[in-house]
Formats: sequence, C-alpha cells, structure tokens
Amino acid sequence: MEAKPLERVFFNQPTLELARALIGKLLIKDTAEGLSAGWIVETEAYKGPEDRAAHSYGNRRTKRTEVMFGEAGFIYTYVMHTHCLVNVVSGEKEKPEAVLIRAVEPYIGIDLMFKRRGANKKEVELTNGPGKLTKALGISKEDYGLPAFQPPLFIADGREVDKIGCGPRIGIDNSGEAKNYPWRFWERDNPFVSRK
DNA sequence: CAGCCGATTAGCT
DNA sequence: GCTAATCGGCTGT
Repeated sequence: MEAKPLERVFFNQPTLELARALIGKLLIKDTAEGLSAGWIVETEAYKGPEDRAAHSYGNRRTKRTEVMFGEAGFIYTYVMHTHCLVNVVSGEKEKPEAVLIRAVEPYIGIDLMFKRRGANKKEVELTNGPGKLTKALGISKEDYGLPAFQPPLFIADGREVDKIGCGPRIGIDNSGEAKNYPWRFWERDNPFVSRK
C-alpha cells in the first residue's frame, strides 16, 4: 500500500469546500486485524454555532464536542445506539465545525470488511451508510481525537471525481430550518451512496 | 417500503 | 434518573 496521508494543510479550508473536496479521497484504517480502506463517496458539512443540526450548535462545548473546537484535521467519533459515526474536524481553532463521512466504496481489505459486517451481506451493504462504514473499517469511539493526517486512521489522496451532487442532509428532521441546507455532497451515480 | 425496536452514551434536571 | 441521538436490521404488508 503506497497511499500516503494528505498534508495537514489540506484540512485548512472552509467546511463546505472541505466536504466537497473529500469526495473521491481514500479513508484508511490500520488495525491489528489488517488494513482496510474505501473511497469516500458521500459527506455532510456541520457548521457549528449557527447550524441547529450540529452537536456544537450555539457553541455548545462539552466533553463530546471538545475536539471540534480544536484545529482542523482531527477525528470526531460519535456513538449512538449500537453504532458509531465518524467526522473530520474542520474550521479554525475555536470554530466548532466538522464533516461527517456518510459512505465509502470498499477498496482495500474487502475480505476483512465482510468478516466484520457479516459474510452473507451484499458488497453494497458493507459501507453504504455512516454506521456501516465505521464497522466495516473498524473505526470506533477509541479513535476520537486522532489526527486524520497520519496512521493508523487517515485520509489519502484518491481519484478525480467531477460528478458531484449536492442536496439536503439526512437524518436531522428535528433541526428546524437547518434541515434544508444543501450541505450534503456525494459522487453521482455511485452505488455506495446511502440514498439517491 | 413503512414501521418498529434494539441497547449505548452524553448531557441535562 | 431520564431522554434524545448525524442509525441499522428485521419484519410484515
């Protein structure tokens, strides 16, 4: 595997641009079980204080959101019910913004993904959702606060994607006006995107 | 495909 | 203690 992490400065761009720029990049996780990676095909931007859908809405600063107040390029994991979701922190220090990784396309360690997700699954079911991809790649709350520009969990340069769709985010129905903001990005016609 | 429910964690009262 | 939460799997029409 010759993929090298992106430069840290890559993360120093406005959240919406970063969310778009992450489409087509590689998300890589190295674990004791082996290496696995997938192309990022779907993201969502969460823009802190003024975004009711964000955990950091109104500058809510808690143990959980603390990492978002730090510098860009770090991992924010969040556990809900039986699942774990992964975000990349963006925005400057003291600006609690982040980009949620909603779906990836399996690339490396696909056998390992089947092992983690269940061998009877279809390939498209491995990573076509935020809770699914974390399980497939072995990402957990243990990864909270890790840098995303060095192993064991990092983002590497990927492929060119010019067909990028944009629309409202998913799963935030009780967020007032914020639910309509077109802050979700995806690779058009990619079967691993969680919803059409 | 709508609908139910699982079972974890942080945050608030 | 209580409740909501960036969800997923299974079941039954």
